[in-house]
Amino acid sequence: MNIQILIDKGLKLKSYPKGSVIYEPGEQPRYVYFIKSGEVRMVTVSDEGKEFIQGIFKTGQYFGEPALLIDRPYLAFTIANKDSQLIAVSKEDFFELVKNDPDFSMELIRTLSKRLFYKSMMLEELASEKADHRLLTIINYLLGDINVGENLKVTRQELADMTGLRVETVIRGTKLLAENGLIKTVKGKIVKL
Amino acid sequence: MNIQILIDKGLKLKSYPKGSVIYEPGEQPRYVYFIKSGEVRMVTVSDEGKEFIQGIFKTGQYFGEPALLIDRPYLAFTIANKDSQLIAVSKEDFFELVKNDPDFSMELIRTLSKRLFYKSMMLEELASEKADHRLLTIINYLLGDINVGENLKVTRQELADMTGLRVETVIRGTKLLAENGLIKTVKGKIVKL
DNA sequence: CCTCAAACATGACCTAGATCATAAATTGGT
DNA sequence: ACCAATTTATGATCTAGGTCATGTTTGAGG
Repeated sequence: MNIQILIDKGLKLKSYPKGSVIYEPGEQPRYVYFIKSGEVRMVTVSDEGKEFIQGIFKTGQYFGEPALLIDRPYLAFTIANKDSQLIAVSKEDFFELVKNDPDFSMELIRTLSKRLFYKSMMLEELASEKADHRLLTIINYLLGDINVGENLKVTRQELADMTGLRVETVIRGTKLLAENGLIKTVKGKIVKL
Repeated sequence: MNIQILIDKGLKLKSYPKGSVIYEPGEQPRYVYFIKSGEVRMVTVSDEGKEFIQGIFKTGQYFGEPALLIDRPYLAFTIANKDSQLIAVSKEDFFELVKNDPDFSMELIRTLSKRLFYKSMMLEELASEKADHRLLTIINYLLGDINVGENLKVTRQELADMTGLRVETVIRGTKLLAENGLIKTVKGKIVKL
């Protein structure tokens, strides 16, 4: 899916400064958002205020379709992690896109499958495995996206918010994993090797 | 999607007796399975042998696509909950179906979105909420599928395997929820009201 | 209307991870 | 290079829910 095509079609490009909220739980979905630049995080917040990161979306990706496709209010907040430019594609336009562009619809199916796969994996982890196992699993998952020698640009707090653990537990956990040689860490940063 | 069409196309109908395994984690996906009759459960098993129910699929539904679509080995076991008849649709046939039948591909997109929605909800629960909240959430979710006055045909063990809790905790939890009037239970069975 | 396996129930621990409190190390902006 | 704000670190409790052990109830099949 080429974002330029959407812009050419005359769709509005909206700017969201870092920290601004794109949508909130309970809102009725009306758009699918394509990211021209920047990064957003999708988080649910529990009754007691604890955040859980459902996903992080970057330039070139889109988000917000599942709720729109099944016509249910959003479950999560979506918040700009950095200054971001988004293209809001209306429900009608999006449905048309899916109907008339088999390549896009195939791509969408793959994207949804991939997210489903990730969520299944995380569910199994949260439901059954203990802290360290959980930690090692997301760390390895995240390491998959980067090159050898690079380090994970992710804080302990973010790891906590992705695993349902608390910062202190993540800190103690990563330390332990490093001691056991299961991960390598330089100045606190986790590096791929 | 009409199952009869698949049968007419000459696809083989396979029988799986209750308890038999359709596929296992690690296997390379080659088919999508359409359920002609019966019921299957998809479960992941932790290192310590704890089961987690990823999903339950019934007559008319299909399963196994995500792994196949993104070409990754299965994460879960799929096991017949009852004697079942399944139609195994090969990767090639399935891709063709998606490509050439826009209605089916739209339907698939909706199905994937719905599952994603459920998993997002459960992830938030497992990551952040405590036992009773978790319990109430799946119970209400399951109650959505049945009529007033009917009762949930689900054991405490199954509820445990869906929430990542232990039977004892589920038993104590449902009792508490019933005492507080949040659910109604008759002879142990949870009934919709 | 018995029987026996499966499902529910309940009490007594025990531990992983949450909480709380406090401080050291990094990082980024000027 | 300096300072404030994040982020990481560590120790001392506390507790929800797991674990173990031992009943009691339910309901399906003969």
